[in-house]
Amino acid sequence: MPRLEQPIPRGALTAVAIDTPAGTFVARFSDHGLAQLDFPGRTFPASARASELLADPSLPRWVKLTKGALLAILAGRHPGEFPPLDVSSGTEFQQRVWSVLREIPAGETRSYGEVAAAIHSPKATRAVGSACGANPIPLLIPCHRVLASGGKVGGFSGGLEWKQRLLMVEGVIAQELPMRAASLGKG
DNA sequence: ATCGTCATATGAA
DNA sequence: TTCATATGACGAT
Repeated sequence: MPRLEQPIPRGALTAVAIDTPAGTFVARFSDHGLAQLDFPGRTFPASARASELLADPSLPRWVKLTKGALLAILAGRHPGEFPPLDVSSGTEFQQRVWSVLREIPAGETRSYGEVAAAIHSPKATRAVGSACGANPIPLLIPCHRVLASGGKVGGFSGGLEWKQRLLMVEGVIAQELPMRAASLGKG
């Protein structure tokens, strides 16, 4: 299949700050939907302004949906309606991986190997890890539900604390940084 | 249990 | 082509 070497050029994104009990996230929207979500504590853009919000009538709704989904996921509740997700920045392979991630329900996990098998590239486990790391919309695209084999937590671009926190909220792991075993059923 | 090493897919430079 | 990865399997300790 054709290899997509360069991301598809897109117009400028509109950044919007979203406050949650876990901190202020920054969501960036394209014409097609939510394109990027940044964890709190990153460089805060000066572009989250009301005038931009008013520029596109679909934005306020997307922001509301994004915030609602975010708050629900952080609280371990079932998220309601998602905004449209614009994953056009990813290569075809990455988008296949991300679409698999979106089908993992809260409270469940997959291994990198299982995700690789799901996209019919059973040997691409390592590439799946890279694709997870390239996920532009964490939380809504639940890359945190992909663990290494044997219940090991594995890595996380946004910081392992976040991965752990999310897995705890979803009842997958119990407490502190096991860093390796998710100590579930077999104690 | 922990570590080192090798195998392998994908993507960026 | 070379290098870097959020892996996985295996063997040595």
